[in-house]
Amino acid sequence: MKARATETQRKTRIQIENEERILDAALEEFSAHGFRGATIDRIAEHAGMSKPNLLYYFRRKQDIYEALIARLLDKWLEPLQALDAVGDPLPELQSYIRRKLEMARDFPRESRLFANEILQGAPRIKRLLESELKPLVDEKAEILRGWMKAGQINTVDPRHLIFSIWSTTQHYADFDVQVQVILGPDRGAAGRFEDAARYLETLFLDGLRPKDKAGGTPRVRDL
Amino acid sequence: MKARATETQRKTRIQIENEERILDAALEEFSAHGFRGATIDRIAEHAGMSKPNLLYYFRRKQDIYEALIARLLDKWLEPLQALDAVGDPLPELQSYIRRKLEMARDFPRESRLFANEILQGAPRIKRLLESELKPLVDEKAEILRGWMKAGQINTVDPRHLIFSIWSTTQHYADFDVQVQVILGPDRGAAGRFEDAARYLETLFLDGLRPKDKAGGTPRVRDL
DNA sequence: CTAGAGTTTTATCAAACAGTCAATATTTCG
DNA sequence: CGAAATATTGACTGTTTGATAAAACTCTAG
Repeated sequence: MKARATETQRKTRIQIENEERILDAALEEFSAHGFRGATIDRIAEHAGMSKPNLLYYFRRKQDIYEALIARLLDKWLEPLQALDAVGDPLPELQSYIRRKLEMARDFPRESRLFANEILQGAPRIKRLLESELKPLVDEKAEILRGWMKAGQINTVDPRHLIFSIWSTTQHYADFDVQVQVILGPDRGAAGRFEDAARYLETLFLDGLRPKDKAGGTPRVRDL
Repeated sequence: MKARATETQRKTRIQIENEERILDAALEEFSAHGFRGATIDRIAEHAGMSKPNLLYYFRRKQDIYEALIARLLDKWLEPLQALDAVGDPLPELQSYIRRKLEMARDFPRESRLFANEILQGAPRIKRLLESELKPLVDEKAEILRGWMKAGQINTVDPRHLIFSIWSTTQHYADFDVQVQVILGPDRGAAGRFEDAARYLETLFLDGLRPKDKAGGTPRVRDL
């Protein structure tokens, strides 16, 4: 019988192995070229199997992509899920930033996969963003608002705060080539991420205005 | 005679018009799908001309892409170019952030074009990054270091500071779909950018740690 | 007006591409 | 074992894609 996901069918050892290999190869290709830029041929080659054999497990290109997204989204949102109302605000936020940065370091392909998709208008996962991402962000934004009202962190738009954490951390995965060009070869990947962690801690905690200087520069008017 | 860029040939009115239309259409397609995902057919259709006619002006797909990049890079780096050692540090930085945010608002396609290219490993512009972007960043990082030594801004790695300005501002162009899903339809694009500007000002100037609270939370250990 | 430069179109090509099919090989399990 | 279920392959189809050639058309300078 053909491998069908509709019926509650037990998966073969070979099925499990091959789907794993396919999804890993697909992650490689989709994250590097986007949905349209990636080809089934290259995914099959990278997975070490013939194209028809790959299509035996996933009937269409889009099926591979959707399986990938479904498998990775939860993992990707885990750090935000873990943001806890009970903990102390600043350590809790720092912990979130640190986790996101670790994700960028350890799973750059996943980061680029999502970046590619969003960048290209999220045509295939927009619904997922509305049904999964939006409620989660709303929930966590509420926690942040609580902390702001209690005066435990500065009062800002919590959703923009989340955006800035996403963008600054994922930048090190998504724009890695550019980061490397600018930072040069000295200090390996590990060093770069340590430096990034140190910098982001300062930025998010204290910003750039020096603490000591009293007669500081005057505030500039709004946009 | 054929349109050739090698000789210093005066351009026809038609040439100027058509190249303009092609580059605009190409910006649309390349920024939305990346180099491999975009097709000459769609660019030609979007530019309102036949594919062979388009290929009369640009012989190969890559030529269109390179012409686009060349035309846009300077404009894209303009805000950083404008960062001036003479001005007061904090207003100068705020001005830079504001300009970058305005670019993200007014030229989102350009932002996405570069994002797509870097995301996919910058295979076509890596050299350009090394020869143009790197020296510029080095120069401006030196200015930032000067301000830090003078105690006019907090001491951080200036290159990571620049990364964070790039990522937070360009996020509003590159991840626009996601931003819209999370912020919802209320408040138009203009409102979103006002909010972003306000938030980023707070973040970069003061960070999240509240000023008044004395017995603040303890610092969390490094990564 | 007209010759030649410049522009556009029609027709075409080979390669790359997503996806199908029937035949063959392999694994699983009673 | 041996039959059914599962897995793999080669050959193939129709389409899309980047690119070319040559003929036909249009514009412009003299």
